Amino acid sequence: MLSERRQRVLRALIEDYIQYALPVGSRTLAERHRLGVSPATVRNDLSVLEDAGFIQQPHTSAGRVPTDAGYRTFVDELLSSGLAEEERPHPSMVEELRASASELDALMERTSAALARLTDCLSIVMAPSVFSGRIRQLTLVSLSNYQAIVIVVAEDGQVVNRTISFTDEVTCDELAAAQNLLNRVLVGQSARDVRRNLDAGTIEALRDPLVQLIIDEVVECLGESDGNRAHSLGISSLLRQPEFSDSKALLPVMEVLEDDRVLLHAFDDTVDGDGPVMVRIGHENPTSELAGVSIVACPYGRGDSEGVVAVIGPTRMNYAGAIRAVRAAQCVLHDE
Amino acid sequence: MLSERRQRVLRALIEDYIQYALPVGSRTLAERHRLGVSPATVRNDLSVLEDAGFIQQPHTSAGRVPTDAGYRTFVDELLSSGLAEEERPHPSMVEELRASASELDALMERTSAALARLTDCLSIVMAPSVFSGRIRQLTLVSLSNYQAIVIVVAEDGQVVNRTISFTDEVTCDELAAAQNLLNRVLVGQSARDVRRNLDAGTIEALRDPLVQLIIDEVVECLGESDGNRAHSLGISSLLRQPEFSDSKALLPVMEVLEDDRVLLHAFDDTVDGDGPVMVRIGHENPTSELAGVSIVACPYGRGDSEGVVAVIGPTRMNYAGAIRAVRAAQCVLHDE
DNA sequence: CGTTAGCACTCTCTTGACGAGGTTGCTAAA
DNA sequence: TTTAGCAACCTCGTCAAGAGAGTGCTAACG
Repeated sequence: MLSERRQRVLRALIEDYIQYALPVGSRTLAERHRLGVSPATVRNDLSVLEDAGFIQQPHTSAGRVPTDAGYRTFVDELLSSGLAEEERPHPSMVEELRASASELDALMERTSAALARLTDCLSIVMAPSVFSGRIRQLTLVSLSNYQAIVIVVAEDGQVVNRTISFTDEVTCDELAAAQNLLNRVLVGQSARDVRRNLDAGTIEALRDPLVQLIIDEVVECLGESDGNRAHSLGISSLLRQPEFSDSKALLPVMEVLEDDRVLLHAFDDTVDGDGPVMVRIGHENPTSELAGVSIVACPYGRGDSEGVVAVIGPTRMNYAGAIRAVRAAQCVLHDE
Repeated sequence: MLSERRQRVLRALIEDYIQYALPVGSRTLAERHRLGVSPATVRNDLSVLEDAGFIQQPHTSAGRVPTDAGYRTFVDELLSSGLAEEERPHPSMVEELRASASELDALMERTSAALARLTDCLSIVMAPSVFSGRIRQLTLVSLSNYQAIVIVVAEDGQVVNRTISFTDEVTCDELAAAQNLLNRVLVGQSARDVRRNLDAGTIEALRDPLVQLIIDEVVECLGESDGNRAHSLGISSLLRQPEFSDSKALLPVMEVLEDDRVLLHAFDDTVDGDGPVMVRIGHENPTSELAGVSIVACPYGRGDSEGVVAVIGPTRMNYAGAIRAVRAAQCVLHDE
């Protein structure tokens, strides 16, 4: 266990490094943070902290830099100190978003922009899962005798749609009948429910092949749409960070982010965590491409249809600010 | 006017530079491109080409590099040589997209991915303007007595929606009545028509404040949605290009791209061009932030609701490949 | 007149040397 | 346990020298 002073030294070093992005030496530390001891003493402490794996030297005769483990203790301290409980959104953020439309997409977009600006990180806002939300209404719109659009409105107001092609001719009347039937059968259920019932064979309407086709499309479309509805902003914020001044450092991150499949599952365990805010630091990330960045994420929304709001930045990110900002975004999006 | 050989020299230099991204010297040029003359001769030609402004030296004793003007003649030659007329999409591209869903969004997404991969550039696919497309159907869905969603299906199958808040209570019956009325009045018109009629005061239904509110929202929402429906992929492709190995070079570009307002107008004059494919090279771009990149863009779709497909890359991009790829994307999206 | 060979010149890039600056680890003393 | 002092170490900047690449010029050639 670390002594009180050594914890202070570690915290001071991390705060300094977060601010200046330069290795921190013993003298700087003693002077800038009023530790009340001499640089020599700090040196001894730094040596201990290095042995313990919390910090490291880029090379002999450079100052120290935090390791992932160092950030971890720092963040754990932040989280347990009650920072995460402050429900108050960042004032300027609320200000900015209050002008926002009631539109979910617009709100997500604005929230994402605000997050990116406030944290100087990349932000991601994923819409609540439509798959687990209840269906409020279903509308069929004929495009031709062989094509129609099915529009699903979820309980929370999200709208998803999909074009369906028929192999046989389908009249408007048939379509209208199908719409009525489908609304009777599906409204109030989530796509997850529907699929379960489908598997169990408890939906009698299925005798009609047209209805069956549409239900299949609805379920598939609601499942797919989860990944599509993400807003992301702040690549330019990342580019401004010194750790990404060489774009080789950013390449693996962008490759992951541009691959929807990965993004979709990057936050799968967000909800599983015990605390509401999840922080993954460097190598704690599941994929090696993200080993150089940290992710601060938390779910939002109520019930079983939860969205995710997250920021991604260098491991040297301002964790306190990021956690506060993400919590604030959570509030903003929740109250929507 | 340049002699035949000097044009060949210029073309060879540009092709070489596009391939290797290194300044090209006279010896390399003479050897690699079988010009049939000695390096000394090539040197004379290079000197002339430099005086004419087509190429430049990064410094004395380096090879030459094309200027924007050099690329321009190169591209003009490409365009006039009939390359742009080849309507055949890139075979592998068609292959990739054939597996695609009939969904417009999905198709745009896949097309964008294919473009980015084929050209090693950033690709942007913007949806056809819903604002100028005709309205096929309008649906109102009540969320509560004070909120409803209006869903507009356009003639071409695009779906846009928006949440409306009422100051006074609105019953489901009132909503249904409004929906019927609105469908009678609006179907077959474009949002542009509607706004024109609105200004002219020729819509009698407007006596009803509820209907008026909804129409306003519909027009505004269709206008706004133009900018929102863009798919963009390939930042990682750009990061791999040597000109962006220093991320300072990419920063201004990303700032422009993350600012929707700019993106929205970047292609305003696409349609005005005489040829179907527009190529803007370096400083030809309207904003100085884009002075370091080239844009190859062309419209797609028919009638007055046109989308835009474009790729953005370093001025040293493979123009021939990019033009072919963009044309192919145009076909794919048009035939949808 | 266009083309070619030869040659001096210029510039960048790499390498190695060197000193300045900053940080550490160790030792010994308080 | 803390502190001061000191030698050692490493990076970074500058500087100089040499290699390499490419040019421009001049003179010769067909």
